Amino acid sequence: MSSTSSARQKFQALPGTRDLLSPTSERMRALVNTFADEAERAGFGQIVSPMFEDLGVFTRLGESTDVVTKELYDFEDNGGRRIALRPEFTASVCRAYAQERPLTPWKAWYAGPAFRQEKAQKGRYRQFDQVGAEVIGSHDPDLDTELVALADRFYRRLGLRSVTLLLNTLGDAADRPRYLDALRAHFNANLDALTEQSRITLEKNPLRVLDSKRPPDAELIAAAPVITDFLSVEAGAAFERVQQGLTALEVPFTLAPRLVRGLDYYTRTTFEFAGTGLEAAQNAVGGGGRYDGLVADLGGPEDPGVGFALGVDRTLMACDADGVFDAPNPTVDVWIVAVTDGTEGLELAEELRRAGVSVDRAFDGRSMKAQMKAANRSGAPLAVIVGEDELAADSVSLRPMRRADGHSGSEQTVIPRDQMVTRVKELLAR
RNA sequence: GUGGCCGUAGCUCAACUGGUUAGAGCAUCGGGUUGUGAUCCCGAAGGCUGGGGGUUCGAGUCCCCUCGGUCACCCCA
Repeated sequence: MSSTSSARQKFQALPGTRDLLSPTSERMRALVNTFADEAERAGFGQIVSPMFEDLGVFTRLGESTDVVTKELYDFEDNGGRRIALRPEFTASVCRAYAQERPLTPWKAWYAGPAFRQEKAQKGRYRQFDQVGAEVIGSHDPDLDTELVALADRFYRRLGLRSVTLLLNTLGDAADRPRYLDALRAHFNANLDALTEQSRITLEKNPLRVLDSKRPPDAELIAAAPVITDFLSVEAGAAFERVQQGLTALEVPFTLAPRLVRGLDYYTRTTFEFAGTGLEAAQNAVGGGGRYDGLVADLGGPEDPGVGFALGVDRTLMACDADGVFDAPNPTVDVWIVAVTDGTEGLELAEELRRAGVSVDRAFDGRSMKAQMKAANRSGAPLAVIVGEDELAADSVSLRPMRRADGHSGSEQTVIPRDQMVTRVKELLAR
């Protein structure tokens, strides 16, 4: 498509990005507001961090994670800095912690877009939104429990039912090598039963082989050794504590001893929320866990962290599957019908808005009939009408609008114009 | 990134095996006399059939390229 052609180029949103228009955008905002409310009720404060960081902040996330090795949006800025758009929030939160050194335990929540260069499909966008919460500076496993409980409360408040919590632990850094050895031994002993993909993965990160959904691998994975047999006393006790806590709080969970997560930084508790009403490809609606070494990897102190992130779009998809958390339909309280050719519509609308009433109206000098239609369609419960008669008498007509089921409201009345605001407010209060 | 499927008015879809001015519903706009919505009636507008090229007397229908979407793999939120 040449820019010199006579027809102007028609642009569209890039693959994996989209526009969210009114009811959908408000639905998303409502979801974020709900999350913010739950998080702040639990003592979390919001962090707003940059959408791009030094590339190094993200490459610390792991050499065998696709998120950093092939999906990062990275570029060089004018000063030659290597920059990347955030593919997730945890690394930025840790970097911020190392930089700002807030009091511990530091509890932060966030909401916003993240970026990943993948081939897009439904529930999988290049720019996608997450909400999440992190706690840095404490080893207490009760924080793991609290975090999971926060997500659980959030889901409940949305009305979501078809989400299951999968729980696992990845042990401590010291436990990992022994488990990895056992995994390697197990898979290497049955190498020809593995798919080629998995053999490659095995070289890079044996843990990740557990993630394979390829049918031929299933049998071998099911027979693979389990991390819980390799836990240190401390890690084992912590995991035990988390399970007891969740049970006490009546947060249902399913132990998933072969659950591994996409990022390499996880230690100890890891969990994932699976939307049972969703296609397998996008059923991971959220996940998180401990990352006790990440802050130090980013040049900070040896402080531990826990957190989770939830995919906003996938959560909404799960809501749809449950027929829950509908999009709000925002309406205005008053619709102004002005058929004078003057500025009454403009002025009345402003007067009401300054008085705190939500108002809209028609433009382009449309007929009264057309304006009444628009008023009706808007869903506004009240129409303020001004025509030649009202104008001459310095008055306005107030017409209660009724929905489909007939006239159940009061009659239309004519009132002095200077009483409009008070009378409108009275009518709306009923 | 690899592969399969799909792409017709704003939206949801039609158009027999390629054949005359590509249709409908909903939505939009106007009208049904003199200033009043929802129902009803009438009418209008709206598409170079995603874009480009090719085959053919003739293409929305076939072929190629391209751009989107979608599904699977991969991966993940």
